[in-house]
Amino acid sequence: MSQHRDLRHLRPAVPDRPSLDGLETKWDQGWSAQGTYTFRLGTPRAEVFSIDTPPPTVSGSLHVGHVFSYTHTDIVARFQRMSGKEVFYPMGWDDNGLPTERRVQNYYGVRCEPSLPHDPDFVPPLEGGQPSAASQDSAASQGKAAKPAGPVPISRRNFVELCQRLSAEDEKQFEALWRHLGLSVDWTQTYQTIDRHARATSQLAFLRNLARGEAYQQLAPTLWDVTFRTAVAQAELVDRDQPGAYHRIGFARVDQTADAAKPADAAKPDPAASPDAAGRVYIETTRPELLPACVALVAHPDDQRYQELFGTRVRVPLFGTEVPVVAHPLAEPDKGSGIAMVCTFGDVTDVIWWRELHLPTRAILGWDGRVLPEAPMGVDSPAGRSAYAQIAGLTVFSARKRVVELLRDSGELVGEPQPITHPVKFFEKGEKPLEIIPTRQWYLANGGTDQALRRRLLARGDELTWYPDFMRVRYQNWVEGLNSDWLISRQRFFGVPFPVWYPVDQFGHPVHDRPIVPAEDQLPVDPASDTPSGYRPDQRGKPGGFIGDPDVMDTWATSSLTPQIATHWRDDQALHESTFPMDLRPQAQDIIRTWLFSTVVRAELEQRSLPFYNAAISGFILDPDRKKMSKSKGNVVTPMGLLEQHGSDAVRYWAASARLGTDAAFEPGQMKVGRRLAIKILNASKFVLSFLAAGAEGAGPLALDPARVTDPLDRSMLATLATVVATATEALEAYDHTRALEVTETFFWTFCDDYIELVKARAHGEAGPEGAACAQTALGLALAVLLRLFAPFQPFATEEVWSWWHHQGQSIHRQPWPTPGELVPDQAAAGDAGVLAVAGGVLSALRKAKSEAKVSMRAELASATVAVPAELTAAAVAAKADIMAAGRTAELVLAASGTETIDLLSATLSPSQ
RNA sequence: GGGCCCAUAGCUCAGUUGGUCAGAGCGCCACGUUUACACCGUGGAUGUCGGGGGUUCAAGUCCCUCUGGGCCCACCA
Repeated sequence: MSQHRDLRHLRPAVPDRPSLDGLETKWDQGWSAQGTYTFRLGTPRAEVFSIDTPPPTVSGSLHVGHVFSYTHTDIVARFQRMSGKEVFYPMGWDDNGLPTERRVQNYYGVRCEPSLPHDPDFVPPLEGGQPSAASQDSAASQGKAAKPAGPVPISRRNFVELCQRLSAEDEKQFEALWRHLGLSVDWTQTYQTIDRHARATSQLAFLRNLARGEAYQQLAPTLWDVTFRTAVAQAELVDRDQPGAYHRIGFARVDQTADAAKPADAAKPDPAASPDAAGRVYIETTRPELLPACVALVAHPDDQRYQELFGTRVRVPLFGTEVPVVAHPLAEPDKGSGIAMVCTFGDVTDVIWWRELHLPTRAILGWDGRVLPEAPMGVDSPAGRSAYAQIAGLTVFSARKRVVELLRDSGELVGEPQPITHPVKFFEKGEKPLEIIPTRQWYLANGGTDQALRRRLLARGDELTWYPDFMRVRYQNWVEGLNSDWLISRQRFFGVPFPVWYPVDQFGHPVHDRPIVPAEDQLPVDPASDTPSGYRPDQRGKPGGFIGDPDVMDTWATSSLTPQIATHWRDDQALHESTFPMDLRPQAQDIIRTWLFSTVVRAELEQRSLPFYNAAISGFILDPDRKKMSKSKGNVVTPMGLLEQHGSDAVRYWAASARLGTDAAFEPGQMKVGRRLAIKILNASKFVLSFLAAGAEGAGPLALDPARVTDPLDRSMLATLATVVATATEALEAYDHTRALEVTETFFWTFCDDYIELVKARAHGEAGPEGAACAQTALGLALAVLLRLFAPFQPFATEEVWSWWHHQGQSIHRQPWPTPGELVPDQAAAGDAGVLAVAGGVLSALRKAKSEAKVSMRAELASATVAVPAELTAAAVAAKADIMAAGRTAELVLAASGTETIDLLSATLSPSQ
């Protein structure tokens, strides 16, 4: 060590032409090497700030919206770190679930066929979606996959291997982007939602839920996506407007008594009335193909038209089923004919009627969305069975067409179908309307059925601090609107399996109500390949043996545990206790109902606490048409391309200019401004450091003494900056990064345009050594503070400058956050904050004189008279020498005026001009 | 049907509890070879603060209403 006492030769020189180029790579490597952002294990909870980073879905590509919102979080992280907190800032990758499966199918040209055996030498037919895919852009390659021979069926294990292989590739690219953007993530704290630790955590939480009765199985009507052949949860529903048609169909009354029937039968059908004189009822339906699944007709109990019919039976056209006419308040008298057909199941209302009116089940759709081969109970007549045979095996679409033809032939269709557009429920990732199919599924209590739990969850929503606060309402609305528990099982492949087996009875059937669970220390398990204790592998599927639960968990069932996963609730008690509940959950507004809510549910059930104290909700990015920028549309700009084009600090500046919860326009103009700011920081710093190199050799940025600053203008500048520090700090503490940036930036431009110009001559020594030392110290103090104020926003430019200055190699991002006291140690002797403003105003007046005379700013003025508000003249006089030097004015008269503005009264150019 | 957010200069946006609040930046115009910076600097112009009511001594700022955007929720046969 001692042989390097003179470190000057190691000191990075201030470059002649500072540049932003290459700073991202340089400092990413520097920070990695120094472990600048590595979390120090063992820090007490009170000194930690922990962040529940959203794990991005690696199967998609990152877009500008991600860059936007992750920057917001990084600003918080950097501010907290500099404020003395040890920041726990992990990064997860959401590689679990359907999006990855779908991407793998397209990328490699395969599909999962669970019945196939594993092929250890399998080579996928495609790579990147096409054998010759030129584009690296995953979004572009999606959607036009594997035309040639169709996807190749492969085993579940092969499929999962491909999922993991592709995810790993994506994760590398994502990490590269985040590093380039300058996220101060601790890259030693990463996880994947499909990795061993996340699976074990998911399974452990589930087993605890099961033991406490919060998780349960139920055979029930389930919202079902026929394309993906899986159940979906309420939170994953979206309504989409679809074309459809009302079909008016007549139901004849079943003869009950001979005397009542006779005259009625004589009456002619009258489709205009319902019921008509013969007691025929006309319903309108958009789903005629569900006629064989009809179990009742329902009308409002107060509907006078149907009073006579309640309790009677009618016959379903074509299929001959006899169904009752029943009353229920959900039926709407003014909708259609006021009477509806109840099917098992056409929509969610059918489920309510079915449940509350104790109607029978007549399911006709299978998991693939096709009409089941066997007619349901009740379709017993030869004619009915014959009609059914004509639609068995058809898709819903084809069956509808066929039924309409049959109805038309039989004369039971009244008029022609009336086309309409109506909202239909879809799985948010699906392409076909959802069906409702009775299946056995796992549910988790979420307050949908348990009112006491719902109240607790609402209380947690109140307890949580929201930025901005109005986002709380979205949570409340969602929780208040829940009408069922959370369906967490999915009939998919790439996910966390349920850690459950079932005994197989003597007839070969699984006994679902006696699940076999593993011990907690065995997790994670895969019941499809692992054998429960007490059984032998060869007993799988055999009578008297066991069988694994075939399903995997909903991806939200894992990502709802990100706080528990990231803080290692399961396997590192010390880390968990020093980071949980976490301080911050940053996320997008559209997943409050899913991710945020489900995370609150899991922590409430497991820890009886909030999972995090603060939620910061970022808005969307809007494209120039004011529409949400989505992958399908706005993705012509890739995030990495943006960062390379403008520079990361510039893009961060744009992101930082938008407040939390507010949608922001994609605006390259703002990025150019941000780039200009970063360059300005480099250049202004170069100027300031040119004095300190000579005058304060060896002194670091924090070694300057404000007590040495005596000049009124200098003191005024420092006092003004002190208020900026106070304001920026307060704003950042309140998650208002926009305001912090704004006040800092505004001051910085004044600092550059006015202060630096005013003191330039003096700093060069033109007013003597004392004045020079004073100005130089003030410049240095201001720069040391400004750099730190900018550091969370512009981590690269500020770090670069810091390295020129502070040659011990300490990162600016571990420096203490600036305080007003560094600039104004003694409040009583604080400078007059007005001097800088007035001096700047007078200087502007002199510049205006030159601008109007169309001469260079360097031109000399022989004399000038400037009117200054009387109460400010003293302040102006205090800076008069600096003003004259900066304005190159030989004779300056400061005239006290009664006005409130600073005005140029007269100016005379020097004769030599 | 219910709820939330938004509407301020050509563009993107600030305007905290009603009283220098009519602002900033970009863009635009003019000028300037200025040793921190031409990825620059200096100066300048720009608005019935969506419409209409109301409260008040005073309203972008509070209340009502209308219009136009965006988003979320809902049991739309």
